[in-house]
Amino acid sequence: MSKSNPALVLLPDLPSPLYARLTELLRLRILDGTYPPHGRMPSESELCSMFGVSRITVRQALGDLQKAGLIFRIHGKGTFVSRPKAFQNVTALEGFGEAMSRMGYEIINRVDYLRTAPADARVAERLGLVAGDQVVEIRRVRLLNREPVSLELTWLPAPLGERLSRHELVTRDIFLMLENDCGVPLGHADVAMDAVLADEDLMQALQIEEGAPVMHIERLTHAADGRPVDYEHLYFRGDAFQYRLRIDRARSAQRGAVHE
Amino acid sequence: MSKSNPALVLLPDLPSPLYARLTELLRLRILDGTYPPHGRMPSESELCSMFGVSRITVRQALGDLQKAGLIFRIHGKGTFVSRPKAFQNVTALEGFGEAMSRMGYEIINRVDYLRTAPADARVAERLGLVAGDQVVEIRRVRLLNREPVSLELTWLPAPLGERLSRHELVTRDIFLMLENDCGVPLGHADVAMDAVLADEDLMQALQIEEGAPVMHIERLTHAADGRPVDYEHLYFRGDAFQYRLRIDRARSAQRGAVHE
DNA sequence: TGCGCGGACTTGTCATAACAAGTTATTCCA
DNA sequence: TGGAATAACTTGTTATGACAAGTCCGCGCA
Repeated sequence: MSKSNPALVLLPDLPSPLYARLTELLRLRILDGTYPPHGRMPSESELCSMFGVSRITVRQALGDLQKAGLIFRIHGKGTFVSRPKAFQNVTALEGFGEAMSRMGYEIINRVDYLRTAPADARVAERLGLVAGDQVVEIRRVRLLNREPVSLELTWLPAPLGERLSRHELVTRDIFLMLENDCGVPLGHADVAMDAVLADEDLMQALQIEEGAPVMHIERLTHAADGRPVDYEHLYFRGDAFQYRLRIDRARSAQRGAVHE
Repeated sequence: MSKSNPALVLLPDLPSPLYARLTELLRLRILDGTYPPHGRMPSESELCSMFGVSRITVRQALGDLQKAGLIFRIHGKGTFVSRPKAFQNVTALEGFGEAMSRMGYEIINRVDYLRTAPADARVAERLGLVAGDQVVEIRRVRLLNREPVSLELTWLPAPLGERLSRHELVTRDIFLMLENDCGVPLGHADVAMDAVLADEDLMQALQIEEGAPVMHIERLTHAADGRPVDYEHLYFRGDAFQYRLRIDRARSAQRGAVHE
């Protein structure tokens, strides 16, 4: 060993365990494209000599990256970078950004518009308003690694929606803004999902082929007191996204909510 | 210490890796109450000498149990059995038939096959088996008003699956059969969904155009004791189905099995 | 030409060893 | 008696070494 290797520094400022620093370094290289999706990572023994650490350390770092879903390993072949198949856990009602940042991905939102307009019949009905009442409409495209992942259309009652700033919308989840900035604790959401084909608009927004499969999610989020506060239509690229949840079998009460 | 230990056998019939056998043995002891909830497990070095294995093996087994949520570790203190989770139930885990019959629809299942075969790697992994273990494979097409709605591929461990009768599968949910006929209370399910395009097989099974959008759901259902019992791939016609849920925002989600 | 068998890779498993770091209880000194 | 040092635990990190098992490619034999 005794490499005198330049890369050996491994973010020396951190006092944290060696494998954690290696994990971070590799995560960065994956996210910045040094190790591209579906590409092969250096083998374990290569990483050992690259960074002057033992194989057990390399394996712990790789194990963490695997748990996080960034890489997968094939016995006898090698270690490979996963295609960024973002997944969102629905069980804990959370926003897209919340879910992604937990994985170490950085999300940017392109805000196409943020405007106040009269509600149409469907939106009014969902939000418990009268058609024609003012609502705030938001259209955002969410980018993961500079690639569009989802198109999100959001409607909020005007008094609430007008407290959201366009600037904040670029980086933050509406969920977090509602809870932290507006003081609206969230309660539950009703969610419906189906698969649709991309139309002209989706095709352009998500940069996919016309006719590509898209997962459509309609979500009506309620405040803790039961008032509907956030009505959304989300369109996720089918090839880049998975929705994950954990469902507990209802033993007792409250089994509604499925298939109304 | 050394050997000559009776417990050293560690389920010797299994050829599987040592740490996996140790994991299973410890899991059983936790479930049967040998190590009660909140109780302290033997220390790592005690486990080493108990079973005559190295600490690296013990740690790998404990790590797996920790990932599964059965234990938690406190640096400097020891390893403890998690309290059995307090479900704060989110959505009803129910079968397709259950859901539909509540809506007043009648469901018929066409059973394409029901057979016993060796598990491939993925199925084995999900069900906690070894590749090559016998599993029961079921392929059904569910018909609503004589129109195909979904294609369902199901795998169950052979001892369990062989207790399902082909005749019953035509009208009843596997969920109900497991609970009522096999005495296997169900716990939770992990679910992942995405949108895909129909391939040749799906096209024929669901009588749709090639390239039509299909919602793909992968569901791994666990018994109440946590053992995986039912692994499924469900393909729903995008134009005929919606999956609906109600999600509650988790306030005090269980991060690491708590220790108030 | 085709097929099988090695050899050279890869990741997976396991042992031994050592030290770091957190927790707890005891001991010893002021 | 009060409090700090300490010993004796615990889990966490890391190195070295070895062999097993899966994959792939090419060589040689039929």
